[in-house]
Amino acid sequence: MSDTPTSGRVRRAATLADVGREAGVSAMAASAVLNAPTTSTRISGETRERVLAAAQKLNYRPNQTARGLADRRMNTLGLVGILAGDEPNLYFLEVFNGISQEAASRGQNVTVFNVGSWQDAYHQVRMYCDGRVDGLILLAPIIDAPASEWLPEHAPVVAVHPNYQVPGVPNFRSDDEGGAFLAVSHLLQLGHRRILHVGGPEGSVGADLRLQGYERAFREAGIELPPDHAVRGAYTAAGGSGALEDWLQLHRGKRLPEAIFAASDAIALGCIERLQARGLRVPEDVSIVGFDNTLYARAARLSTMAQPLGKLGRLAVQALLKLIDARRIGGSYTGVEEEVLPTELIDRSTLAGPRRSDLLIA
Amino acid sequence: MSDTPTSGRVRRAATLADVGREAGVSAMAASAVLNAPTTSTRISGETRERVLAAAQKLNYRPNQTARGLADRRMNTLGLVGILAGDEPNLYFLEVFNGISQEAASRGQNVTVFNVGSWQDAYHQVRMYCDGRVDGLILLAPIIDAPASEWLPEHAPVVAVHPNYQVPGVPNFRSDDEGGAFLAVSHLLQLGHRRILHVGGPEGSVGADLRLQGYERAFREAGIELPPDHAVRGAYTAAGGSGALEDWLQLHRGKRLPEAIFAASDAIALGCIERLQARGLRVPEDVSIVGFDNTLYARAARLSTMAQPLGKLGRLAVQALLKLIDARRIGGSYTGVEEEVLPTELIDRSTLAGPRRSDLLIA
DNA sequence: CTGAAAGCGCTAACAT
DNA sequence: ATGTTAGCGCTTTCAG
Repeated sequence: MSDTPTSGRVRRAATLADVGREAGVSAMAASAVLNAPTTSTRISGETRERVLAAAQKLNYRPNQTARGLADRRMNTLGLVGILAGDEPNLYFLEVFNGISQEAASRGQNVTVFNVGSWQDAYHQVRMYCDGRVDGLILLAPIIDAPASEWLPEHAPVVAVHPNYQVPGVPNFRSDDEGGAFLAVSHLLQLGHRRILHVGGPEGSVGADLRLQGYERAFREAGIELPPDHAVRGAYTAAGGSGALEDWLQLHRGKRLPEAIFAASDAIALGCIERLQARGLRVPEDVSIVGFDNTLYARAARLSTMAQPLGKLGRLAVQALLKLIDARRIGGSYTGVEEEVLPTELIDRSTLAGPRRSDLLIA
Repeated sequence: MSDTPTSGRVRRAATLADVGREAGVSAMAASAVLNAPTTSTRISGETRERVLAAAQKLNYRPNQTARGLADRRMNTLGLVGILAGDEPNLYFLEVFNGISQEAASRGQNVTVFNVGSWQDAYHQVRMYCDGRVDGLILLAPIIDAPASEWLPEHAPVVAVHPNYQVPGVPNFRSDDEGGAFLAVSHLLQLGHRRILHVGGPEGSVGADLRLQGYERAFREAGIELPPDHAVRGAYTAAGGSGALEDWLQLHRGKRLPEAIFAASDAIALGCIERLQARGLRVPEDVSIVGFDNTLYARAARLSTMAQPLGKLGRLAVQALLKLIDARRIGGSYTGVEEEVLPTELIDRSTLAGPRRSDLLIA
């Protein structure tokens, strides 16, 4: 009571030893009562009372760091991803949401390692598995074969929407190709033919797959691909807006596409903004379908391919936890290599049939 | 090389002792070279080489948990908040984004403690400051006076948009009252008089302040408040939609409000969806202004009061770090008690003048 | 039922 | 310049 610092809220935390001393027992007796299930040796009711009282009085809180050191388990999962580049990333939010809820329900916490870019992530990732997390979830990583060398070998890793299937890293993704196929087939069915694909970045397999799905839809419908049918850019509104504008500039004077299949909701939003800036209406002049079904899509009343983002996160956590537990008992469990979830078209208000008359690009 | 487990990716991590053994020096010699800046004692070039080579060969990674135990610093910040209730929370995303970036730029990580509700958060929060984080950021906590009892006393805490000013917990928020005042003044200036406020939940000071700002705008304009001018609900689209519908049911047959001031973008979005479901147009029939300027607002082209969400996060990190550093050197620095940031009207496309003729509530 | 001892991996202080 | 010792707070044998 003698040293009450000015701030009033900063004091050394009580340790098990402190509690033991206060209760007149050993530190480990205290440990025993404060962790009933773990320790086999049982404590008498009387001692137990005293320890509990002491702990209460001293406001004892177990130190997870020490505990973690001792039993090599922090009950913390690491999430590596690009939280936000230029724009806050809704995709991240939704997967993270699933991850966080599943983790919480299993008594795990998640620490977020917000990498700047995947280019140099490996510098950072090797440092992350350093005992403070029990395993890693890679979120939409852009990695390649050499990754298996820099990924930590002493902690399990799983990936959501990885760019490359690293051996030994279970991965969870949705059916990009199939989703794109469905979306474009729907557009085709609506009567559209000049369908522009505003895609995701080069080097992203997800983006590649969506483009492939687009092309297969035409193929299977027996319809010829429109010339110069795809542009690619970042998975952002700015990326979509820029890519579309470039394409329009390039095709000035030609006929306006009747529909756009965007590789993400953010891209779709950028396209809508760009079209509206040019005085064009969606969907009267141009139909648009996005991908992801993030909050973006709901807010913009955007028709889009839904992928089960939260579920992907939950599955990743479940798989990672299995891996962690297996490792603890010395097993060599590797889990599934890959799981791909289906997508589904959510039709809101950016889909319509083609115009009677063609519009020219201004 | 004898024991290559099936999974191939799971092995015990090399320790400093291992590295030392490999290099033929003591563990702490190894420590010395692997942490150049910290240790004063310098190592000869020859030994240094050997240690480095050994570390490389063994793929050594420092164990942060052990390090943290030893010097009582984990370089990770804890973020406590409700990541998502029924709907993913864009407010959270944007503040988190700022927090994460600022933290990363200062070599800190952040672990997210996703509480279910603030009602029982205190059970969890007391466990969080357990050595694995150096301090806590409370995000939009609903707390009250007793909080100072359950908040950790041995780790600094700061809050963003707290519901209550806990002594010793610096807090960062935006000017809710002023922002609401500005928004409603603007509506008034546009000529609207029957302005409905669809507010945030009871028990949230932020929501209270926004209501107060609304009322002050009328007062200062010398205009009488419309009867039954406010409803309150959750800070979500569903909350806004429900609250508005209830109000409309209650006032069936009376004149439709000319404008709505929503306490958040999500609420505004819910209102828009509800109005459109009733065949009403925004802003031709009803003007709407939201609050927050999250991605929601951009996607929905919603006019809204912007608050500097990312900046609030960054400020919180800076303040928390100062507190942590001060505590380390035994200081009793408490920092600012409160900092409130200004808001700003972003006019997109949901604001117009009042209709010529009144509409009745169906 | 309870205490003593050792160790998790690292760092800091003190010897050499 | 390098090694030794001790200890961070907790857990887990192993004795008593």
